[in-house]
Amino acid sequence: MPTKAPLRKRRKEARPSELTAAALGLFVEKGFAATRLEEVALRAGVSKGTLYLYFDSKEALFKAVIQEGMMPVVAEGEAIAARHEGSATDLLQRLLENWWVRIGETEYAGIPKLMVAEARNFPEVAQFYYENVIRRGRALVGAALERGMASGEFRRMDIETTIEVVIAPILMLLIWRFSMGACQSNQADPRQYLAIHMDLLRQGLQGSRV
Amino acid sequence: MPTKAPLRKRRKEARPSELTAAALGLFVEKGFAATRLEEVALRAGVSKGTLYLYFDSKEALFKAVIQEGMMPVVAEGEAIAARHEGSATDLLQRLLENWWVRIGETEYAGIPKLMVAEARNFPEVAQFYYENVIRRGRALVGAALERGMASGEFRRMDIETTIEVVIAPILMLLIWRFSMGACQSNQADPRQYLAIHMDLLRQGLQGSRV
DNA sequence: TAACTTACTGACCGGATAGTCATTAAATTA
DNA sequence: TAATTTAATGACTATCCGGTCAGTAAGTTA
Repeated sequence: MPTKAPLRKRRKEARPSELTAAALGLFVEKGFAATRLEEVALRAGVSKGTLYLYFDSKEALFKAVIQEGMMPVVAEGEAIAARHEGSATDLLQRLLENWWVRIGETEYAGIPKLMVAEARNFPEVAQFYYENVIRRGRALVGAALERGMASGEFRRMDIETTIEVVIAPILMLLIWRFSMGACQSNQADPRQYLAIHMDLLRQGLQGSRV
Repeated sequence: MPTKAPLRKRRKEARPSELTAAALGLFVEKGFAATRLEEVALRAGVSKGTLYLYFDSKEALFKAVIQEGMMPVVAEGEAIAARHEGSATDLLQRLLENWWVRIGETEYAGIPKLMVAEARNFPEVAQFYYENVIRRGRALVGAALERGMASGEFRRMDIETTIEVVIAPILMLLIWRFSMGACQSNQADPRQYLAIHMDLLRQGLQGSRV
């Protein structure tokens, strides 16, 4: 007959990523404040005490989740921009596609809404996210816009502000899905949403000489 | 000499709105979950017990705040649309202007972020907000877009999806201000942001025949 | 296989807070 | 002004959860 005793394994290497994975899921489901560390530990198959062996505090765990999930994707976007040679519109399209495939269609999709929801109550984490994700993401879009304006492909507009207008619909799509999304029966198709956004942008940004 | 005894006044009529006003401020500052009812009561100049004379629960107070703050503005937008006679672009511009003056520049500006942050943990309130604010707001924009497409002023696009792309930057502007906004030293100027958004939209939506 | 190291456990502590209720006193009525 | 009604109070309860730490046992070394 099977023993009920919960056999205790020592797996020092695997624990941290198992814990951040469990935390990601719960943070996205319930938010940071509403997630109990006991539940994170349970989902990762360890006790709460073990969690504290690997992370100093709940906030440190949060930071680790952000770091592990988002920063590699930003770096990838930077690589795409660095080796791109086509039009600025194409570059914007590629960056968007990468974002969508690496974030929008994965379990990390919930992080933007998580950050928006918790930023005020955890300013240190917000600052970290801003410096390492948002700032760099905005810089990517800004560089693409500047390239397009320099070549005449786009008309001249204020760069900083245009960056925000370009990014906003993409962020809102994810924020929406993880907040009010449950209220709507028929969710809009993300692919169509992104296509329309790019289409509006293409015509909206278009330089007059084209 | 002045007595320190906190004189107790009976003001049955004034209490509810004073309490919702205090709650609005605190909810926007700290979020729903992180706001203590004791503090709401203190700010309204009463005790916590008094708060429970007027609202059954913390959630009921939340709902009252939403109802009092947002629904009148939606109704006003509906009135604007009903009596509008100019172009569809003009109508969009007017709706945007009304939203900005009645929400964006007031203390209610924090509500969209508040709803996004709390929707998942308070589905009943989220549902209420969706039915009474979002649904009606979207319908307004949808009607303006349809009018423009019917007249040839706008090219034909999927209405539901376009609504979202049109609204997203406006919501993000407020959501940003009340979340990550503190991380950025130089906030973008909202008026310029809205102007660029409308400008991109005007050219992006433009029908080919114009 | 005995001694040792350390990953892991879970009972526990302290502080916080939503909601309750017996009591107090302001206003009203007789 | 005495009796009555009810707005307002604040101490209290029950619960929840982040973080701690003394103890346990898995794995390693000699």
